Amino acid sequence: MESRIERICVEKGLKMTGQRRVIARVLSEAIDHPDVEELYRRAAALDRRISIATVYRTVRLLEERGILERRDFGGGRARYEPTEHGRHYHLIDIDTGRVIEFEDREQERLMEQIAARLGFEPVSTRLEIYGRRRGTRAAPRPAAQDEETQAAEGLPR
Amino acid sequence: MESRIERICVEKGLKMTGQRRVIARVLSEAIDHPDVEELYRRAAALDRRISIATVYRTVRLLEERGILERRDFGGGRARYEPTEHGRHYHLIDIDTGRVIEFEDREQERLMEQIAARLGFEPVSTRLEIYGRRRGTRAAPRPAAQDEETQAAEGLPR
DNA sequence: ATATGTGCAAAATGTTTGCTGTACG
DNA sequence: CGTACAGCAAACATTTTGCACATAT
Repeated sequence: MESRIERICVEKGLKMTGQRRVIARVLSEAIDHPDVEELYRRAAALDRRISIATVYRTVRLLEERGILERRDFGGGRARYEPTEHGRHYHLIDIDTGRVIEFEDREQERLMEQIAARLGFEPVSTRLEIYGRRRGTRAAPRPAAQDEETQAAEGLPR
Repeated sequence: MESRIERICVEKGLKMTGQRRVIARVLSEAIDHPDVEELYRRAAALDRRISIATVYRTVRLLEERGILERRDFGGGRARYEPTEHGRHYHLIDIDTGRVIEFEDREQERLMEQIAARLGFEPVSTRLEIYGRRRGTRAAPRPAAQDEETQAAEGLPR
């Protein structure tokens, strides 16, 4: 069956190989913000004949085509999510690495206004709040290695 | 003479070596958002006895102490600027890599409100608008290599 | 059929670290 | 003086790439 991202790829005239189909499916089903390593892990679980180089090449291609957006929440690895034209932003819990998404029309309006004032046309925007859960003492981070990948699971979208 | 950042370091009880003094001075005088490589170049121009490892160690230390903030505007390298407690945000010209700073009390207020609504205390925030100068055709990027470093010079602060 | 994509392993980046000698407080 | 820092080069982590082969259109 054709995944949402695969459909978009086809519409944009991309050549769909088996590997790309699998990666597109993984991306379509992701509710978090996986990094390339994680995408590779999920894709390889569905089809072993996928190399990490292909994942890198594919996300780069899809980003160039505007299908994906690259995010960087710190931690050295790029993370990806499907482009959504109703924009949403991120709040990152600095103690756990958990990422919470939110929307805000007001922010969006303000950003457009600011860009216009400076003579620019906004193409994409980033708004991130790094914060601590209310009433939490400044705490040592719990996990470490894949804290950001793992912590972002099962979040409301 | 003691640079602004050096003074802050001393206040925070950091041991000031010759190298740190030079790096602090370079940072104090920077009006752009240099990456580590660029900081190293500027520091080495003042005093040859500085290694890039020291620059990395120093910016990391200063970031941990809240004296510097790390930014990532894409392009794979971390960039640094002195922490300013009156927050400011960035608009990045996607055609040239130029970075324009701006402030907006309204945005700040909104972000605090949103964090509060989600039960969080904001610790730091990022707001970036990637945009294109009005009336510019989607253009191929001009330079390439150090476009971001070089383009950010001479901007209003 | 042909242009494009893929795997693999090697290279290129950007950043961190172990070790030994040096210098600040 | 002792502890923390600096230089160097090697180690690391992530991402990109050259080349020969495979595959979609």
